[in-house]
Amino acid sequence: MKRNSRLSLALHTLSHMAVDPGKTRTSADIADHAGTNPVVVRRVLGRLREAGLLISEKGHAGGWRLARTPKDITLADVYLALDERIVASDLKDDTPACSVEHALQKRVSSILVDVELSLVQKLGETSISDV
Amino acid sequence: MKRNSRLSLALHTLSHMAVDPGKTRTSADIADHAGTNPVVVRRVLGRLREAGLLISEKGHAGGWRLARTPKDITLADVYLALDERIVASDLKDDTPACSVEHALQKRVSSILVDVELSLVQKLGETSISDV
DNA sequence: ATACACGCAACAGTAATAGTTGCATGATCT
DNA sequence: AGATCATGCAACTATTACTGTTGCGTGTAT
Repeated sequence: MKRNSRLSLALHTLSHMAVDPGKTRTSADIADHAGTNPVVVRRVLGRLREAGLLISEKGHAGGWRLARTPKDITLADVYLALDERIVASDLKDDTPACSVEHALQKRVSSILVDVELSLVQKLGETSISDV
Repeated sequence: MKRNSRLSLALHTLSHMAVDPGKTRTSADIADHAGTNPVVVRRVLGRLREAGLLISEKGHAGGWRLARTPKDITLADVYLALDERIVASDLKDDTPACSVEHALQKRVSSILVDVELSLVQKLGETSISDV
């Protein structure tokens, strides 16, 4: 699997769940289908559970299923749940020793924040049922 | 130094050059000032040179200086020169085995491309002389 | 009681980047 | 010409983040 592919894995899983909601899937099944490891699946889906998008159940007939109807889960929900800021500011918490530098960094940061917001807004316009 | 801080280093250096263009600086000086290594500086600034933003000269009075007036170097120029796609699509070249997944991935990719374009456009509105 | 599935912690493998060293090349100054 | 200074480049190490893996504990249904 590629690097930082949590979003891929999440979308992959959710898109299938959206087709047949209510069905419960095990980490092992999902991992097989996604070509990865059950533990990795739990790590990623665990974040989605914390965000209230998924429900996981232990025990015999346990596994994963959607916590809401597919129509009410947007791409923004997924993106934010994974806490990946694709538009990541490396320079956010710099201590800008020089004032000249400070000004530019602040300008860039502000642009990045804007772009991030617009990204989330656009992602919010699509739900995982839009297939 | 932090990870993937090429943009930081580039902005740092350029912002100082913008204040006093024409002045030639050595990698060693720049590295001292930025708290890093001369070779790292050459690696990063080398990209800016390839993009036509900087000029480097060997020899006794050699070093680095701007290739154009600061007003004509935008943040977008720097960003593109470094070939960093902050809005990086991990899933761009996926082979989506499943059609359901394919649809979602395409949707996300298209949004990311849009956002990337808008980022570059916004960066293009500020030059390194805007301090 | 047993089987099954998640939760969690610890560790190994991998990839990208920063940092470092050494040497070659080219330009300037004496 | 020779010494000096600065970049160019290649190879190596160190660090960091992430994925992949193993083992064990916990909870639930049969």
